[in-house]
Amino acid sequence: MNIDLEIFKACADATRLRLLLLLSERELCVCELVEILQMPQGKISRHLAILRRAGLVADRRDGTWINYSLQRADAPLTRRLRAYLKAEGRIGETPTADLARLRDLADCGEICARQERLAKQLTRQSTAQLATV
Amino acid sequence: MNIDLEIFKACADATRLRLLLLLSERELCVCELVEILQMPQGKISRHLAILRRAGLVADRRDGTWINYSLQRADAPLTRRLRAYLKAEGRIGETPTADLARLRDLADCGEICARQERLAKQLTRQSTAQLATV
DNA sequence: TACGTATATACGGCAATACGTATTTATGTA
DNA sequence: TACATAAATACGTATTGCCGTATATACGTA
Repeated sequence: MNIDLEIFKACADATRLRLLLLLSERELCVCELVEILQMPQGKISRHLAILRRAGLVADRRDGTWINYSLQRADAPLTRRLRAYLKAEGRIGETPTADLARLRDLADCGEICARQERLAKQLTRQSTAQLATV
Repeated sequence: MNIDLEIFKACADATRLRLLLLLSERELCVCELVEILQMPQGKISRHLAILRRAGLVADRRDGTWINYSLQRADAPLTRRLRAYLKAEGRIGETPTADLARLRDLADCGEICARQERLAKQLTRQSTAQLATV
């Protein structure tokens, strides 16, 4: 199948467009996307796999977490898609609400898994530092 | 449904991408597209209807013929799509073959309905002119 | 009005896809 | 090792979408 066709197919779904927009903001792990979109984890993972196979997103493991981000330096159409996401992708009701949720998540350490993780890492680091002192 | 989602869905099909590419070259009537893509007329019309509902193409009636062309001055995503078609859309085996067929059609008056029609129009005009002389 | 040509659309079958649910896999920690 | 968390995947079902075929519609012409 044509590579561009696969990209268009990957974009032809409401959930996947929402995922792409969120990832155009910054790298996010699966559980954060689950939290923002309020959807079952399996569903999110399935859609992320489709985006990954189309070359639109990349995954990076960090312990038990897997972080997803927009794939860089790829097909011309992928670059055009990124430009669209940045420029007009956030226009509309759903994108606005999703981005608001993303910001709420960042502001609320108790709900945000990423914050918890960062906090843990920092605790570990300071513990280690204390031990070396 | 989101307008952008409808556009992506419209592009998520091999036949419709081929139609869009051909129409990015110039205005074409249904029977010319049928001739180039070698597909049943009903199938072509169905796909054109989907593209039209998504706001990607416009139709213009000219007698019994209906000419399709890329829709102008529309949603931002539509403009980006047009830029893509012009820039990278014609890369690849299928697009190249389709454009070649389009050119063959233009060169061969006996096969090309458009040529026949234009010929008829010219004949009528000259007949009318002769009558007025 | 009758007929021919060009195009659009309705209908049923079939394949692709999305979904909910449950399970499996991978990693970190006690 | 046992357990907990995060993520991926398998399975059956429901929905969507494409297709071939046939038919309907619109227009031009005799």
